[in-house]
Amino acid sequence: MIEKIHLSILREIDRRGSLTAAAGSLNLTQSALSHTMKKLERQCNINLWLKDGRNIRLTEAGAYLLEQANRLLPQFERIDDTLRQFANNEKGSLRVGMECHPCYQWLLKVVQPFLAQSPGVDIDVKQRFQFGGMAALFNVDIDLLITPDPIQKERIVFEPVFPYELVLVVSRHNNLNGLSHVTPAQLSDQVLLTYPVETARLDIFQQFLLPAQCMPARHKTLESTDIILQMVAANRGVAAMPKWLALDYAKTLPITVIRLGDSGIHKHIYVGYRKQEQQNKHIQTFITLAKNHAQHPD
Amino acid sequence: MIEKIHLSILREIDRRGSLTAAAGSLNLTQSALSHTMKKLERQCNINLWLKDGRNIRLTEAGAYLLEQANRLLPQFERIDDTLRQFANNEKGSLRVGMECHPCYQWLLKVVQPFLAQSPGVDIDVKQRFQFGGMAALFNVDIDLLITPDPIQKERIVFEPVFPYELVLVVSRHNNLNGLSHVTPAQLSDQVLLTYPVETARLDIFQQFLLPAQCMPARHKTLESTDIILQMVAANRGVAAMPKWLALDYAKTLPITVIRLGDSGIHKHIYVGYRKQEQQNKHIQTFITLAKNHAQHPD
DNA sequence: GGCTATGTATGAGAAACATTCATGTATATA
DNA sequence: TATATACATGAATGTTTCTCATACATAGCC
Repeated sequence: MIEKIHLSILREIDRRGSLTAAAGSLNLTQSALSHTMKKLERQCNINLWLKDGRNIRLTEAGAYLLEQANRLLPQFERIDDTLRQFANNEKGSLRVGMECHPCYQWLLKVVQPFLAQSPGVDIDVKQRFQFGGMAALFNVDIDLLITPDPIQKERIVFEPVFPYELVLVVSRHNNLNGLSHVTPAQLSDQVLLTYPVETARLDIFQQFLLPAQCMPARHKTLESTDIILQMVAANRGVAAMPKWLALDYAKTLPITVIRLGDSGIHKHIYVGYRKQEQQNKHIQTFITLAKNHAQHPD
Repeated sequence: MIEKIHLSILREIDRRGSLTAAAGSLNLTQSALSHTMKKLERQCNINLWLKDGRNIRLTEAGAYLLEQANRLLPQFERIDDTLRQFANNEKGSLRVGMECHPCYQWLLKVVQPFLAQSPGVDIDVKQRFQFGGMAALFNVDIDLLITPDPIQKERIVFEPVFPYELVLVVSRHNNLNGLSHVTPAQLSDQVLLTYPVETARLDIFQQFLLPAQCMPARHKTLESTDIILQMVAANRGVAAMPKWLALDYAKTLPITVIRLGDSGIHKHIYVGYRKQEQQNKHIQTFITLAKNHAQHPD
């Protein structure tokens, strides 16, 4: 059976003009090449070349094989090259799952330096999961899960990368505006705007309203952060958002932030990945950049 | 560096679903595959798969390599196949040189059964040579030389394959018509038609006219056998041709043949090839068919 | 024509490599 | 919890490949 070495030898003979010269290029002896090719010739019952004086001249079969060598060997070289890129982490892709709506804004700020630092690595972002982010991570549909609510689970590692405070965002014209903090009861006559997910996954309910057995006057859901904050700005409701995000919007919208409760609700964004891939450099790069960004937000 | 075996192993793992199963198909042990691939991984500093439970799951690099395997391995199989065809003489080509104009008709009758017998073998016929047929044979521009005038030369073998008599072809209305043989002097008042080659290469001159110090009344050259014999039929001249060829044309043209001299000029068509290629089955097949045809002309 | 330089072929032994065996570790399954 | 299954790994083995030494053939040169 034809092996790569046979193709290499033939190509080198063609390039250098003789077995002896080819042996030099290949860091082998003339004898080695001769033996190797003779063995192939015996196996295939074929002549690849005939001695022509003291040189060799390819037979038809030999010429055919040389053609194939010139076609196939560059493909092998290409593969070696690409593999080197993989090894140097110059190539790959990272499928990032998001389970936290406002994190999207934050993600964009991490993705940018990541892409700049790893030009060969693509990032896919997924936000919809058939069975939730954890399942997606487990089933290798994603490589990274960004979530504020890590679930302790074997073979999955979560790392906190970004601490943030969940705050209430209100319009400058809202009656709560100016307070240093709010109590759950103070939301009873407010319209609460949230993303359209189960209340079980909304911290404002789980950690603030429900423990105090309070409820907002109304609960409306909206798909996008932009729209929610536009509505807040128009004093059509209040919303719970990461403080850094709200402050960002506050630069352009007439909104302010208020602490939730005495000491505030403090959370982290976590990045989760399969324990198995602890060595994965893209993942580690991502996490490093994420933590970096947390310390030097722009 | 990536070798064929790595691609084979990856493909088999993909097909069979596990290292162990793949080892079975490849007639190796699970251990062998594991070692082989681990070595590659070390060399390239890359992971091709990760253990996922008790099975393995390809990494991105592994998946990439599998893709390449599915692309390249069939090409190797194709090469093995083609090489087998070369070995079985089901593939190849034979470049035939012709130094003898009338032989062309004869060649066609040998080529036909050859092509039928060796469907994978192509025949190229060359009739013009920069430095003559022998040089072409020597320089490997052709593999076979068909000539009535072999030249003894080292490393070239000539075999007679077809005996024939050179005869004079005349019109039924020619004054020589009906003679049992002609003398050189009898051509002195005839127009001689020949192919346009040096007289040194024309047997009618070399072996018949010149030894008797005779010349025809006129000497005209024409490119093709057909035209020469048409001219002869129209009694515009006479020509020297192989008897078998002339008789063939005599079926449809008003021409007859006359022996040249008392005992006639007897020649052979020879097939020459490089001694080196004595083992070449296409050449031997060709010669066998040629001799065969000589004994059973149709 | 003989001589030398150059190139390929080949047998025997040495070196390198791949393979197996035995065993370890991890995981799924009953 | 026990058992079966799958991959990993170290040591020993077996096979292949390589080198060395040498033979053989040819080209080029005096």
